[in-house]
Amino acid sequence: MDYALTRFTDEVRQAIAATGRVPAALIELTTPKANIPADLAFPTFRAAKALGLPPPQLAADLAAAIPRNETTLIGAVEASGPFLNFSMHPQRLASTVVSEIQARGAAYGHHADGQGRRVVVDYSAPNIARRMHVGHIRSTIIGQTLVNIFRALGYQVIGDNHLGDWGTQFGTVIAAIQRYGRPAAEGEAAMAQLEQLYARYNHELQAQTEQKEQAIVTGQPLPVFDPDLEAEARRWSLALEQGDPQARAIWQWCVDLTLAAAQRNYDRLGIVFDHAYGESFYEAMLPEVIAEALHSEAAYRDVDGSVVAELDKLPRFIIQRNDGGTVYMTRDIATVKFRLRAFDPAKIIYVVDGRQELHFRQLFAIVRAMGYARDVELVHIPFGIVTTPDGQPLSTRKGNMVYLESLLDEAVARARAVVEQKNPELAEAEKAAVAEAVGVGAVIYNDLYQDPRRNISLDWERMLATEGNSATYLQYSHARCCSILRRASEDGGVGPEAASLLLLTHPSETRLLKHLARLPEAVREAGDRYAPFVIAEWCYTTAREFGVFFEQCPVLKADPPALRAARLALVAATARALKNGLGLLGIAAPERM
RNA sequence: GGGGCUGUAGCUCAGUGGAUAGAGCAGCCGCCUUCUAAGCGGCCGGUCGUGCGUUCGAUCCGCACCAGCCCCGCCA
Repeated sequence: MDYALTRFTDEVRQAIAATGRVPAALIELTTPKANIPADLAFPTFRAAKALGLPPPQLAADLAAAIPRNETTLIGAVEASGPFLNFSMHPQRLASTVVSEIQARGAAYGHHADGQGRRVVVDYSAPNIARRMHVGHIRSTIIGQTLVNIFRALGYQVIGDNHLGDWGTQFGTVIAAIQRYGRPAAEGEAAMAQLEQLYARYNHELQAQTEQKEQAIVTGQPLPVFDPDLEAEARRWSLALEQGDPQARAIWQWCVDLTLAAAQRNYDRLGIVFDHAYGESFYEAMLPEVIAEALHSEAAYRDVDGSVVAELDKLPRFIIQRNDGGTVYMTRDIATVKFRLRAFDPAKIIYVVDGRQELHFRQLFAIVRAMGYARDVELVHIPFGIVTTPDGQPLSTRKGNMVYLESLLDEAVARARAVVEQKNPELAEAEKAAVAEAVGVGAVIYNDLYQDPRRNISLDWERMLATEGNSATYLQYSHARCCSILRRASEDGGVGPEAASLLLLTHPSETRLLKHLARLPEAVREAGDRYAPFVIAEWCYTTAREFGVFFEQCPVLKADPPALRAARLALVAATARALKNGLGLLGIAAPERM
């Protein structure tokens, strides 16, 4: 069954066609801007040109010729210069939209577009032996929202956390643990120690490298180190790749430690994966992948023994080092191969920062050249970096890095202070729950409210703004709806069931209803554009329209009782739809705050 | 040198071929004896980076240029 807005659009198209004056192919409809008092418009320019008429005349002729039909959602039809404007009939809209929301409930806004098709979303991808920091939060949050959106579109979505659990840096981690000892602490503190060991090892290694370089410059014999840290790291890297039990045991310890720490963040953010195959998972497939790359002539063996590819005028890249080792690209090719075989997806979506754009163009080119990915759409969703409020990049080296767990803690602590000030009478447990929802919601919204390609800043003032376009405002609007509904049920009185929705004719009621009708369209657009901010904007506009309605239309004191009931039904529908929208973004909707 | 992303109000952003380019924040002014003022209304604020082109019509499409950020084989 189609949603109200889809039906309205079809009805308008049919109404124009029914006049017999415009060929169906020339009926192109647009959504007018907000300052135009109409819901759908037919700009007649092209059709008028084809028919040899001035556009305003065609528009006027059509306005007179459109058949009236009381069973459709079409209300006023007016020519406005060269435009033919259609408005939805407020009362028929009211009963249709509110009934739809009541009937579909949590599934209002969902579609069946992706029925029977699968989508893989590759997101989060924390590095093992590292704490998650703000750099990981974007992939995690945007990725989960895309998972939610594509599920709402009816796809079977497989979320895969592509752990950074492999690669040459792991040799360094193991070598560092062997040299300095295993961290004694637990949880994130142990991770911090691991990072320090890694940095300390690299620092010492750097010193050795500089001595070697100096010797070369001055022509002196190369110094001999015991141990040679670079050789040690490479040896452990190789040992790990070859399945050495000792290397493997240390590696597994790091993986377990990292995942346990990450899980706490995932739980708070509502992140749920279907799989967490790390890069290591694909190790066994790599020789086969390299052989197939060579056999398909997507890649060739260079004179120095490395295997390289040069495709589609893209820069040359390596899939096997001249020492026989593999790289990230090799594992990514294997990952595509595995996913195609295991899931047969219609799309694979990579939520990875924009600096890796070239990498993905190369990856997509080589898997096509190898004949792997014939019927799958490969999509890279690039996103910008996280900066300080004055635009400085956050980095470990600069010492201004913010770690995910402390970011969430800080946001919740700040939210807690606001709750304490705004609503001191709440019970302790509820204060804590509201603070968690508001703080975490603010962090999530900061990542989703705009185009992912833009850089975002870690600006506490804006993130935890209690006004304007913020998660808090959206949550507050939902809580206000719930407050009205709660009071209504306490009063007894007329329940939403008895509502006569035809009474909802106030302009602010109609505006709110029209906007509620747009959620299904927003979900579809968000999926088409891989753009969670489309949902965020829908939520924001919903909150604003509700805010106006709240000021202008008393609900509990509305008279007659049937109007009160109708408004209660509208408030319930608003709460439901807003909660659905926030749910897609992964933002909690408390009933009180 | 090649390539990618971004450029819209003082700041942060929507606007992906149509009508008078919209929000929030900041600034100024109003509205709480009435459902949560974490709210609502008003004012102020824009050569849509620049120039050509395509089109009946361009912030939007094409080309060139300018500015900022990012990427360009043995890291991920």
